[in-house]
Amino acid sequence: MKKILVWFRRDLRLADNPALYAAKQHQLIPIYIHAPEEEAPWQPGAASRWWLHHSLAALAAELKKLGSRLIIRKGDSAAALLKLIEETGASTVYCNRLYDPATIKRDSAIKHILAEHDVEYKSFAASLLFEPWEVQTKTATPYKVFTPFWNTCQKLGLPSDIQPGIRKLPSVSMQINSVALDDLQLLPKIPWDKQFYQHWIPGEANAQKRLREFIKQNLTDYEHGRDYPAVSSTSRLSACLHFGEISPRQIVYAIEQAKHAGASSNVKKNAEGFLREVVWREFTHHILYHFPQTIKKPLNPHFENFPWANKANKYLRAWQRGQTGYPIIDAGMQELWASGTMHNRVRMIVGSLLTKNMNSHWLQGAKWFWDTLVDADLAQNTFNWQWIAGCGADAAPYFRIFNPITQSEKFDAHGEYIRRWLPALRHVPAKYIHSPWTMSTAEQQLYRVIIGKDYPAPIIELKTSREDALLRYKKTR
DNA sequence: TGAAATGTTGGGGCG
DNA sequence: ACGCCCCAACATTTC
Repeated sequence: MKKILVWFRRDLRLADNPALYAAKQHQLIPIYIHAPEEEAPWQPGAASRWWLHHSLAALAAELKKLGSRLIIRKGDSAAALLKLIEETGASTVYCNRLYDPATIKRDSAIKHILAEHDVEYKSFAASLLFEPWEVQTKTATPYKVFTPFWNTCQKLGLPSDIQPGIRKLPSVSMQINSVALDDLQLLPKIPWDKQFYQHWIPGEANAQKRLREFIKQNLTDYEHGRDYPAVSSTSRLSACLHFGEISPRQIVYAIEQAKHAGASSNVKKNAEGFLREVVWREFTHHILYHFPQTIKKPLNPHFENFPWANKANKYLRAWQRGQTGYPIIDAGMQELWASGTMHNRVRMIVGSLLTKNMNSHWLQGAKWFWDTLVDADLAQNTFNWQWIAGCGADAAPYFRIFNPITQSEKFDAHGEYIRRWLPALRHVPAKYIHSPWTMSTAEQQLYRVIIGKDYPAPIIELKTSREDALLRYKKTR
């Protein structure tokens, strides 16, 4: 019987966890090593750390239920592994693969170090449906356009085979020390996270519950409903996926089941639409794996010398704080700040305003999202910011500039989402909610919001900033 | 997973 | 009844 260290990273689940499953017949010791600096410059942001703390707590509790124990260490991963090997006499390390540039580099170094110490290192595929190198064009090159990537994935067949759950695990000797979770200092010192508890319950159990609820309540209206931030029929599983509380295979499995059970063409259509979004996630990992430089530079080389106003953009702070004077923008930024997420439709609107109208470098937006989103994921964040800025793979065409007023009227017609996140506007009727500065002084008094005092006037003019953006983009073509 | 400008059509008011 | 204008509504083109 081998003694195996099962090294948890971003696979914080017990079900359908290949590394854990492969080790379960042996003497296994579940470990987590906290070494955020190894992911620099994209080490987890503040909101992600909040999630990570609670997700680790949940994992530790689940392991305990099965008779095991999570050993937490901190500091250099290689050193921590070697020390654990020395302490426990383990001969093997199992883990599930990560695909971003910093961890690929670290893990391959660790693989060599362990080999030098005669320790077996084995990695498994757990967080994607397809390995990034597995999906290829006919000429064996990576895809850069989504639709053909999607077609190929469908031809390959989205995998939905999942491993059965585990009922019992071997106990872990109390001789092995573990750092206390609190000592990782993942939670904020200033209690800005109070509202987070109303919005999220990190951990595997709740990820599964969320998936069931989504399928039951939202799937049949997904294609239409996902565009409306007030009602939102999105799955809200992105953070769970990022931390591996749920596997994409489990999602495909559950969706296929629903498809067969439902059988109506409506369920089929919406199920396919949702799976398409899951495959978008695959696509962003595919792109990051094959083009790791995109964490710094646009994929599209034409943007090498794009005149971004990247130094001290005068609008950036107002954008971050949700004080641009455009309600749909400010509501989104407020939702982000208060809850650690933002509805997908609104992410596109705020991203368009920042990169196009405000001419901010996409990295400025990427950095802010990185620190504030609970679902911050390097592949997704990088891809999506380059997408909206028009400089990435299969990107939004340069002329696609969202008008925050029009978008607001279309997708939050009654202003329900806006009022939820901007209490200053809660008495403003639908007629003015998308552009409150158009109210007369009397109306501002009537609806109890004085523009310029209780809520800002727009800080940027849409028409001219749009025209300026078009000129800049036209030149770079 | 746009928006704005420009073009076309058709109904109604009106001389 | 007819032509003309206006303009909303829709369609197409352009960025």
